[in-house]
Amino acid sequence: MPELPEVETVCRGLAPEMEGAILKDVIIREYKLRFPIPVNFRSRAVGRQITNVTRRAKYIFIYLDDANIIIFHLGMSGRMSIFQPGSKPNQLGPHDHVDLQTTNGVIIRFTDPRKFGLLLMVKASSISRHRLFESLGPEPLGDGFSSKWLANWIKDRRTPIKSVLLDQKAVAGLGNIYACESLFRANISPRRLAKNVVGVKLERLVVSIKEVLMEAIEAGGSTLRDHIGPTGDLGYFQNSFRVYGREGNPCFECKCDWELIGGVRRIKQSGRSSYYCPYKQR
DNA sequence: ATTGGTTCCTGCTGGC
DNA sequence: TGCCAGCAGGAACCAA
Repeated sequence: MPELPEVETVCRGLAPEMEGAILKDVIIREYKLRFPIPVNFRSRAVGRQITNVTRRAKYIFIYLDDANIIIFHLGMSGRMSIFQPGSKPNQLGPHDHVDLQTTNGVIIRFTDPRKFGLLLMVKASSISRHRLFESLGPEPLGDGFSSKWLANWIKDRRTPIKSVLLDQKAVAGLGNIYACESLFRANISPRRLAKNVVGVKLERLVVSIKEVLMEAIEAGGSTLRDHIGPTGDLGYFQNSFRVYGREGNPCFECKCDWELIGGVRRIKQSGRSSYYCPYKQR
């Protein structure tokens, strides 16, 4: 599930439950996630007050009152669930790896079948030097991500533009779905070499990325497979996909000749599926 | 220095 | 109906 809009939705769900709360306990049932969780994680977290919950790229940052940050990444299959005091948590599943319990009686549960997710604790002051964050690109919804920035980044790059959009150093938080959807809106083929995306096309791409992400956040993210948000709400942006997962279906926008074009096409680029309309996107 | 391929793990799906 | 290969929203790592 989780690209930027989904992680943003998760953060917005977690913030009202967590901000100001004190961690009463941390239960870790699986220490082997993408990186091993240090054995002293629990003792460092318990008793700390949470000051705020924010997002950076696809990471969830939970700030503590001792200037440390608990960081979650949901990987491909990670989920957060909130259990209110008095409500019975679901029967423990095999992939319910971590519980954060607050003194208010709220339980925040991290579940991740594929274990591609991660849980870290990092000093706030050393974030900018941490290897996971030091070369992270600008937030796509911030002023730092502009046509000027992207133009400079892709200048001379001979890789397909689609690959650039998935590169977290170029722009932080896009994933496969929103990269495909952004290129569709901007009428750019995912196969076009990055250095050849210039001028109006480049401007339109930057705008499209910002628009598609904002609309997706507005919709509460996308719900694929069985994913639900932390509050149990379903995102519904998947209903707005124009190309993602629509191989062989007609393009919604262009009047291309069905016999010749055959609708939305799927290709493999560096191991990932790209969906596009070969008539509209050049 | 870029760039593309592989890998971690489990679950679901589509084709036979 | 059942089995299993292939594929999945991420990203670090490695080799060329």
